[in-house]
Amino acid sequence: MAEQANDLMEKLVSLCKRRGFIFQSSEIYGGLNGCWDYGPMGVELKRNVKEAWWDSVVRQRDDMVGLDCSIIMNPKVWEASGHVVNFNDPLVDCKGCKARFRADKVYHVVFFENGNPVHAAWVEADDEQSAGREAFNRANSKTRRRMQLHQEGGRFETEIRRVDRLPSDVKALCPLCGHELTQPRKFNMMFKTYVGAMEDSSSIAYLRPETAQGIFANFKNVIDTSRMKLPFGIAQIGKSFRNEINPRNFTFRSREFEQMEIEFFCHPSQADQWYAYWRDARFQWYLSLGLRSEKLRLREHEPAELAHYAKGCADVEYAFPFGISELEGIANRTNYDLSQHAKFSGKDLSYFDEETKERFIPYVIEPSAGADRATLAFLCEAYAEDEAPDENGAMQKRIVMRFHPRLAPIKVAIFPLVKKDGMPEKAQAIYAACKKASLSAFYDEKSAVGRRYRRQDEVGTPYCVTVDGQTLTDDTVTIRDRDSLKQERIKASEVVRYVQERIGAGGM
RNA sequence: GCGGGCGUAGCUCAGUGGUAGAGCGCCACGUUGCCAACGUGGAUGUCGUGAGUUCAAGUCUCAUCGCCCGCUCCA
Repeated sequence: MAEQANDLMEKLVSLCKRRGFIFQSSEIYGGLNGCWDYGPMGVELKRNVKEAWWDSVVRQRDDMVGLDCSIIMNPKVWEASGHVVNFNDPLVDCKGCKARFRADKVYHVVFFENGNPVHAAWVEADDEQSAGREAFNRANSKTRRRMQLHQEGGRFETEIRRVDRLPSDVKALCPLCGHELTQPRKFNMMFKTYVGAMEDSSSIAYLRPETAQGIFANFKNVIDTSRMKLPFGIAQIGKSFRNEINPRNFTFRSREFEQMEIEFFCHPSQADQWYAYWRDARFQWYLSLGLRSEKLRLREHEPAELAHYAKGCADVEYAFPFGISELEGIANRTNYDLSQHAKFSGKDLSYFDEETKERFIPYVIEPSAGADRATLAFLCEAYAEDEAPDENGAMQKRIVMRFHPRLAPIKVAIFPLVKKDGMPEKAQAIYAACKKASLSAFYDEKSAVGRRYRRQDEVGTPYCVTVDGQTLTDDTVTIRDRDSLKQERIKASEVVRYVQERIGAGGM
C-alpha cells in the first residue's frame, strides 16, 4: 500500500518533469531544497487554479474585494503578528510541564567513577562550568563526599553535553520536572533580509511568511476607499516564504510557496455563522473542481489544537499518496489580528456601524489556502492509467491526466489527420480561431494521429479536434473526448463554442 | 535535525577499476491515414558536484548538494 502510493508519487513526479509541469528549482546547479519551478504546462494549470479561486471568491461576489500587497513589509508588522519571537535561539519545550528553555542553556551532566556512571542530571545553566556545579549540587550527599575526597587522581570523570549537541538516540529530559523535551528548534521560520544599502540591525526586514498580514495592515485603507461595509472580505493571492526545517513531499512543503487567502470581516455576533459558511463553501470549491469526496475531508480542530486567539478552525484535507494532508485551513481568528495591529501601530482599526451606531473591532474568518498544494492535489487526482485500443484493437496502457476541463493547461488540440491535401491549413485556421477566443490551444501535425492523441492525454487536454478528408468537402471535423475516447463530428465553425460550453464560464 | 536508500541521455534504467550503453521519447525524410504504426537516417551525457586513492574511477574513499522513505518538526 505504502509502496504503491510511493510508486504513484514517483510516476507523477516523473510525468511532471517529462511533460513540463514541475521542475526542480535551479536544477542545472544541483537544485535547491524546498524550491520548485512550474514549466509550460504547470504554469497554465496553476494559473487556472488561481483564476478559479479568484473568480469564485472575488469576481462572483459583491461582498469581496481583492488586494495585492508587497512581500517585504515594515518589520513591525511581524512583531504585531507574533511572527518575530525568540529570534536566534533554538528552543526546547518540555512535553510534560510545558516549560520552554533555550537549547544552549540546558546541559546533560554525567559523573563517572572508574568509568561507571554514578550520577546524571539535566540542568539549566549558562555554561559548562556552572552546569557541572549545578549537577554536583544535585548529587546525593554520599556521592558528593566521595567526589570531593577523590578530586585528584582521575577516579572521577565528568561528561557535560549541551542539549542541542546530543546524539539523536539520547532523549533529553526537563531540568524542572524530568519529562521528555522536544528536539531543539528555531521557532522563527522567516527569511531575513536587509532593506537599503546598510546591512545592520536597523535595516532588517523579512520576506512575508503569510499574505494575511498585508490584508490586516490594509484593512483601514480598504474600508476608507472601497465603500465596503461589514460583513465583507478581502482576498489576496501571493508568494510567501518559510524557512522550513524539512521540506518534503514534492511541492507540498516548500520554502517558497503561493497562498490564496481571504480575511472576511464581520460583527463578533455573526462570526460563528460566517465561519461555518466559509468552511463549507471552501470545501465545496475543491469538490466542484474535481477532487473526489472520498479523498477530501473536512476536519474540525479539537479545542486543544486551537491557537490561543482562535475560536474555531477546520482543515480541508486531501488524501495524497504520501498521506492525508492539509490543503486549506479555515479559522475564526476573532479580533486578535486587528487588535494587535491597532496596538502596535497606534491606529484605530475599529469599525463604526452607521445603522446600529455601534463601534467595535471586527472579527475575522480566515480561509487560507495553498495554491501549490491545491495544484498538487489536482495533479494527484488527475493521474490515471487506463487502457486504450491501438490500431490493431489490442489494448495498450495509457497515461491520462483527467483534469477538470476548467483546470486543464490546454483546452483543445487541433490536428490535421495527415500533413497534406490542405488539411494543415484548415487545422491552422481552426487553431487560430481558438486562440482568438482566448482558448489555450495546441496545434500538432507531427507523426501519427494516435500518438498525438496520447501526447495530449498525458497533459490532460480534454478535447482533440482532427481535420480529415471529409472536412475538405463538408467543413466538419471530429472532436475527441479525452476520457471516453469517443468522437463526435461537428462543424468546424462550432469548435470554439463546443469547447467553451464544456470548460465552464470565465473565458479561461 | 537523526537514520536508511538513491543520483548514469528528456523519461525508465543496465553498466565486474580498463572504449559511455539499452528501451522508450525527440528530430529529419519517406510510406501509411483516427488512437503510443513502419522503414531509413540523426541529435542528445559536467555519469549530481568537489576532492582523494590509482598507470587508469561511472565503478573505490571522503566531503558536499539534491531526491525518496522512516522518525522528528510544522509556533
